[in-house]
Formats: sequence, structure tokens, C-alpha cells
Amino acid sequence: MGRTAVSAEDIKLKLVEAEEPDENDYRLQEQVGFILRKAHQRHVSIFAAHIADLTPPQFAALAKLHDVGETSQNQLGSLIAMDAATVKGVIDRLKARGLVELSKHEVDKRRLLVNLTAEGRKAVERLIPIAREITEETLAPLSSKEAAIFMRLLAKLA
Amino acid sequence: MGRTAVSAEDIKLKLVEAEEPDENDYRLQEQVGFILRKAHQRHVSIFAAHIADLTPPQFAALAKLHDVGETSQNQLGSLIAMDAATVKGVIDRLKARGLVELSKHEVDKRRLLVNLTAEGRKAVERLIPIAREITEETLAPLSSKEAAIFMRLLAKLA
DNA sequence: TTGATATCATTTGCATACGAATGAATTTGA
DNA sequence: TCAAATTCATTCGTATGCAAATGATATCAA
Repeated sequence: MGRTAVSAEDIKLKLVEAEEPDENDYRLQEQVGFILRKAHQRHVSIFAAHIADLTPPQFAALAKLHDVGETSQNQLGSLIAMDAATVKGVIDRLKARGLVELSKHEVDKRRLLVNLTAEGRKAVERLIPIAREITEETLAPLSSKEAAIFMRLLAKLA
Repeated sequence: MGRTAVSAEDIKLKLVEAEEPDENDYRLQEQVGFILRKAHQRHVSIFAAHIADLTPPQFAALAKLHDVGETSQNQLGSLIAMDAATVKGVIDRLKARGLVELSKHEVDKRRLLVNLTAEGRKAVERLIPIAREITEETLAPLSSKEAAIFMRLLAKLA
């Protein structure tokens, strides 16, 4: 191409660059959704390395029950950000393992009450210190200051 | 309880507080894993509101193929952070919809090559601007400065 | 060269995650 | 009060996500 030759294609490229810096170059690896997915994957993997016999959602259910005591299944779901269909599966599996027990609400017959069993309570209390370590290890790539900033911003986003 | 009475229980509580400020009070809602899960859920929901007929992993596969061209299935998986079993399902569904096509590697007969079809290419190119909006909306709760800091720290974490 | 390893892909099994449909029970409002 | 709307829970279908086992092929090393 000659030094002074300017094709229609060149002009189009210039115009595109001027208005929309990276129209032609979408970087998946830099999109927040993609990195969020990877960060979540990493956390789940760290969790599994420390607590092999429970998943993060299962632990969340137990920890929340430990915190608030008896609740209905749906209420528990909303406390731990799970829809009705998802929380049902989680509670079913915890029940099968004897960590929670279910009963009917006396007044409102629609509701299914969930409670920790003695074993469930023992399990949560044993696991909470380990869960703290999991949080620490997940945040380990950041300094304390960075971690504090990150947590503040992440909370705004979630 | 008398004003000066100090029970063994009181002493135990004091000691616990001194060494471990919140030993008895694990706040699920403040744990990075829990908030990461919620932030991810929110992103997926924003994605679905903008792009109803593809999931984020499916779009990731298409966008990456658009970026790098023909690749083996496993290689594609590692580029978009999916294990072999997961990427297989994603590619199968994209293939069933005519967005990608598969062929055998001539030399290495183990490999399954993946390519965008013409339709797949058209779809990605149409969706990339929408994907940019999704990123924007996901980050909308943050100011530009906050978003920049957040992305830097999130990348360190993932 | 060949036996041990490693890689690529598939399959199975299990666990979230969520939309949509359904049914039972409760609450609301005209 | 009673019909409409809402809430609680279940079920079904679809889609990740990953561990583990398997089989085919390729590579490495003795």
C-alpha cells in the first residue's frame, strides 16, 4: 500500500476507532461476569479442600439455621439466596444425612419448618472455624487493605 | 444477678472475646464466598434479561471461538475455564443449534476440533455489543473508579 | 521398540440453579 | 363473606460444574 493511499476500509476503521475504541475486540477475559464465574469456581474449590463432606450451599443452610433457629423452608431459602426449588434439594439432602429435621407449622399448614438436629448443630459449630479459614484463604491473594476494599465493593455489587 | 457477681460463664465469655472477637458469631452474609455466589447470581440474571437464548457459558464459548478460531474441545475448555465434562455439554448444545460445527483433527485422532458456523459467527457479532451492556449493567452499582479498582482486585482473586 | 505416562474425549453420578406449572392453604378486598 | 390474589411448597425440565472411571491415541524413556 502506498504511503498516501487511503482506502475506504481505512476510513471505516478510523471512524470506528474514534467512536468505539474496541468495537472489534471483545475481551472475554476482562468481562466482570467471566471473572466473577472464575472467582466463584476458585472459592468452591478452596471450600471443598477444607470441607469435603458439605457443599457451600449446604453449609450456608446449616450456618443460617444455627444463626436464626427454626424457619420455614422458603424463608430459609430467601435468607441464603436460594429459590424454592433449589433450597428444597439442599434441605432434602441435609435431612437424609440427619443434620436437619422437618416439621409442619401448626397454624399455617402450608409451611414446612426446618430445624438443626443435635448432630447438625455439632457439625456447624465444628465447621465455623474452618469456614473462617476458607474465607481467609479465598482472600489470600489480596492484602488486608485490598481485601477490605474488595469486600465493600463486592457487597455493593451483590 | 448481683452487681458484683461474676460467674464462670462471664469469665469464659470475656476470655473468648479477648482472643477471638467473634468466635460465637459467624456472619454468613459477610463471607466472601457467600457474596461471590450472590454477585454471580445477579450477573447471570442480568445476562438472561439481555440475552434470553444463550447462557453465559455458551456465549463465552462462542466469543472465544470468534477470538481464536478453530480449537480442540478441551483447549477451548481451558480457555474459558471449563473442565472437559462441562465443555462437552456446552458444545453439544451449541452444535445442536447450528452455532458450531465439529470435525476430527487429521493428525491427532484424539482431538475434536470446534469451529463457528456462519450462523454462529453472525450470532456472536450481533451479541458482542449487548454483552458490553451486560458488563456495564453488572458494574452499574459502582462508580467508574470503584469499578476499575474492583476489576483489578477481582482479577487478582480469580 | 516397547512399556509407562500423558492427553483428549466421553460417560456416569451427584449437586446447585432457575423458569414454569401445579396444588394446597392463606390472606385480601370488594 | 367469598372470589381473587398471594404465599408455600413440590415437581419437571434444562443447564452448568466437577469428580471419577474408561477408552482411544500419542508421547516419552529406558
